[in-house]
Amino acid sequence: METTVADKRTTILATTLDLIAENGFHGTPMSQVAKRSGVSAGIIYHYFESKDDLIEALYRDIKARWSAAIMAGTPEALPYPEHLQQIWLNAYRFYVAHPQETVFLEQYENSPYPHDWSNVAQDDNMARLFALIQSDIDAGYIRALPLPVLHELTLGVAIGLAKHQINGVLDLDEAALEQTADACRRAIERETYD
Amino acid sequence: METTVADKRTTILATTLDLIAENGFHGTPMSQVAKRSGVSAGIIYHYFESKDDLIEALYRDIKARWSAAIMAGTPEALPYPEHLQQIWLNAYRFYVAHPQETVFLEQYENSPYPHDWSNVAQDDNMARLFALIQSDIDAGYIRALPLPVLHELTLGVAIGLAKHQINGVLDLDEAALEQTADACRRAIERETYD
DNA sequence: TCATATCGAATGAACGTTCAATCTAGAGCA
DNA sequence: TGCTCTAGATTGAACGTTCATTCGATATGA
Repeated sequence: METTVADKRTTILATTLDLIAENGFHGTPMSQVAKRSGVSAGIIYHYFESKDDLIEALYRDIKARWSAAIMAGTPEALPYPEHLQQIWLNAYRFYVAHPQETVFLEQYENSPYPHDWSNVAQDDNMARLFALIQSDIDAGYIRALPLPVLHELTLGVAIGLAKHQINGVLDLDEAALEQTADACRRAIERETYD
Repeated sequence: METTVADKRTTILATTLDLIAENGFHGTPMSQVAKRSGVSAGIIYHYFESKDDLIEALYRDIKARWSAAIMAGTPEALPYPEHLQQIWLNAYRFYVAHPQETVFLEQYENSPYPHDWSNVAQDDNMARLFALIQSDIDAGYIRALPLPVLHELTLGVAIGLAKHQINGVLDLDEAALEQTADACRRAIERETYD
């Protein structure tokens, strides 16, 4: 990488993502991150306190890009069923278009690393998402289920499917995709006769 | 552990599960497995070829107990909506009742370990599950979606919820549970007007 | 007596991290 | 412009530790 000074940190982060997505946290020695980034091992410690710090920084970085992606296109401007569909498809497409990020996120969130959920709560895009969901609950469109339940029935499904797609055991075309997004809507929607 | 000869292998597996659920694969040195099992480090290599082999054996063991648990109670004997509900609740309860196994499974399946899906296909209980689902599709009860999609919309949701419950950020009572199981059914069910 | 089980110290490789030395670019100045 | 000075950037060899695995010695039981 012939990148110049300012983005050396960025280069290191990108390389780390590459390597971890392929070999996992512990299959990714700092020495390899250095070599593949075209820098010395020592300099990494100029930008990051430790390997854990590097990984955590990468997690925050990806999570921020993810939340921006799922709330892209101002879904708030769309009416009820469509804005949820929009967000769901945004999420699914982010995962499929960013397999390395997806693999990394899943590995991180299922590892015994300490998670700091306070960051998530402070993310602006997450706040927009929560507000939108709350308004759909208040309007009686979707069921008043706990947030984690709503999440698993919708975005949780999206990442699960994306993982299958990344592993090559599944290939949804546009129609099947929208049908599945629809299935998620149906799972959380209030029935009119109820 | 004062267990006698025959189940020394079993003791090692159980200890490994304990430690990995708490500290992860790489926070669990063989020396610690040995000490906590009350055996020498060397003997582990009498029962397992390597650390990877030990972990894979543990995975297969847990997966077999899992598939037996979800197909417990002969769900085939129940009519359509109930047998799915039965299986879903079986899965959810297995996860919640076995947090260590759940954490291990998720860690393993999201790690870069090579997965051998051929084992899953040869599992009798899995075969029963697949047959049951196929018959529900043929009967027109549920949509003819690809298996991974059906999985994510149902059992995938169950494990996601169980993880939240294990982390203490969610506590579903019996009513909420059945409501959620119902939401999963609704997601994959064919609509009558269709 | 022999095969199997068990021990635990020893081995050697891999890894995260440190640090003294070197380089670089820009500011200050004449 | 040309020179010096300095702070930050960068290097990579070295350090100390941890860990998976080995193996010769010993115990056990049939």
